[in-house]
Amino acid sequence: MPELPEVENVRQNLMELGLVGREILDLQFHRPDLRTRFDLNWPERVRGYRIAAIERRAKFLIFHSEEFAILSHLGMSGSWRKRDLTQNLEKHDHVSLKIQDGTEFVFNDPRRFGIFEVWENSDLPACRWFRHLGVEPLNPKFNGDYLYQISRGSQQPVKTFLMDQKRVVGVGNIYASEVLFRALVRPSRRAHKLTREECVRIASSIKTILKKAIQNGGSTIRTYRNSKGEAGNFQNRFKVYERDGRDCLQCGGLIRISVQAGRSTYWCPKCQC
DNA sequence: AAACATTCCTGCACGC
DNA sequence: TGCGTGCAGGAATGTT
Repeated sequence: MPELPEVENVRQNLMELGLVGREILDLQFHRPDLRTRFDLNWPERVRGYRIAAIERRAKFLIFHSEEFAILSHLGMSGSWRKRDLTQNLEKHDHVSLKIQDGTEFVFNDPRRFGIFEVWENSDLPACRWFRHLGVEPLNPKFNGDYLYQISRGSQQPVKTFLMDQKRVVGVGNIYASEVLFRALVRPSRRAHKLTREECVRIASSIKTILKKAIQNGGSTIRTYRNSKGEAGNFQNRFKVYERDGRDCLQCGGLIRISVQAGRSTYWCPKCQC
């Protein structure tokens, strides 16, 4: 998916495209479910309310209203776009959110790993998706000392550890490899054996890389598009991701690929100790 | 045609 | 033995 930088870009797009401040005229489903079932009472619940703000929490988008929140997760292949009603629906368009200005926002998701749900504001803090989430990586609270503390006692390889949303949110498979290369830490290192200095490098690399990726419109590996239909640019700045067999841009050695917890990891054996 | 940007759940191994 | 914990693997699915 869409990791944190891509979701953050979509959030900004949706604001620019005028979703905030508009009254919801209707909500329509074009199939019964995504990862979870749609509740057919939702359309009636949301009609007539105004979207007051759009927030990103981890890789979730939250459309806030006075009484409830609409949660959307892009999964591996989800996207939002604005559609004017003269255009036809497309394949894999699953949800339509009609708004005041006579257009609608459409959620499209070929692989259907995405989520679309409506939650009462009061239920939100305890909701299953948020209950176990770790700290936001761009929050000042997340730093090297914090990472050092939470990594004590975890035998997980550091790459798997960073991708665990219970520890720190938003870092997925692409950025985990890029972060560890920048921090000069080997992805297979056990979390509890990281030194404080390494944790400082990792935490600061997470912040730097996520911010740069946000600025560059996120990364498009194959399918990601923002809500204006544009691809990201950060894939052009990758140092290791999908660069296995090619020269390390730093030392000239060979970038390697391995598999951790079923996911591809890219790294430089010479630079990363 | 194997791999895939995500997350949740299951089941195994281990320790008390 | 039984429980809790931590971790790896599999599943959900369509596309290339």
